[in-house]
Amino acid sequence: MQLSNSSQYAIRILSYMALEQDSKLLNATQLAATLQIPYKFLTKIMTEVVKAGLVVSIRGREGGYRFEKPTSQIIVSEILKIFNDSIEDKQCVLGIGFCNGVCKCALHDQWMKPKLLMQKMFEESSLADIAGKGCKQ
Amino acid sequence: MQLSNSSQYAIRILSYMALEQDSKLLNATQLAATLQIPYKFLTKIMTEVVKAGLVVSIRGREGGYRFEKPTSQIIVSEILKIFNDSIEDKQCVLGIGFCNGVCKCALHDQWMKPKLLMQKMFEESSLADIAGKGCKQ
DNA sequence: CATAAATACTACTTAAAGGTAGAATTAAAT
DNA sequence: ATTTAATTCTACCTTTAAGTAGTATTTATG
Repeated sequence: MQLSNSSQYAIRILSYMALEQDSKLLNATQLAATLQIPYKFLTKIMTEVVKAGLVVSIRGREGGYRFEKPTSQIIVSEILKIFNDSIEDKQCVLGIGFCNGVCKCALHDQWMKPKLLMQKMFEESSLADIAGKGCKQ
Repeated sequence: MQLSNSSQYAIRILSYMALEQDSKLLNATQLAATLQIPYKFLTKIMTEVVKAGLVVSIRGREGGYRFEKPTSQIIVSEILKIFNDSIEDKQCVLGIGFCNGVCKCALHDQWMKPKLLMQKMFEESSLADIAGKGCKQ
């Protein structure tokens, strides 16, 4: 499954933003302090999120980040894709054991069942779905 | 979940050994060739597996590796522990969101269910269980 | 004993992820 | 216009996993 730190941080940041935001801008300094993420690393992550079009950034004084489309339309798996944490791969636990293109490794079925559940979770959860479910940061 | 290459290789090696072995020794050269694992890396991994007591090694000419206890008594999770791929952690997808010691992160329940299935799989599968289920290498 | 074939040990190299630093750019406010 | 507070860009540093190299040690066999 292999979620990178960047992906995890991005999910935290965006789900927090989805919870807080009333179309007001949230800036990197506040986000970093609130979420306990190193400021410089957060800005690096957010720059990629902006490039991917999930949020827009307003530069300059009084700037920050904001969603432009409803958070119900932002799916968690889109966030993972930004950081190449691809979820769709069919690879199995041992990464081997292909017979005629079909994995037959020893643990295949038992491994793939929970893995597919995780994939489903990421592909069917929007930011709106998950915002507010956790602790207030 | 984070299975390291070493863990994956170790599972492959040991499940292959469980399948092949009639109390005969299997040596690193053969194993590396058969399983397509770099020889030097395989010996490094096997040295740790030996230290952990899962197999015994016979040094010198005609040496090799061999199980001493039945493969039904070697559990997959023991292999993972050798390489610090701990499976028991209660950590959730976002690695945060503890309220009174209980994780309440946004994706907690949906994440933990498949994760627990994977943990169960590793803790309840022995080498005997999985040997022979995959393709012949 | 000498040799050959095996594992074990120590140290190094490489590649990728995680994270940091500093300067450049932007734009509101005064 | 200047200042200030924000994002963005480029480049670097650090840590860890993955893999390699070479030598030492062990032991059956002739």
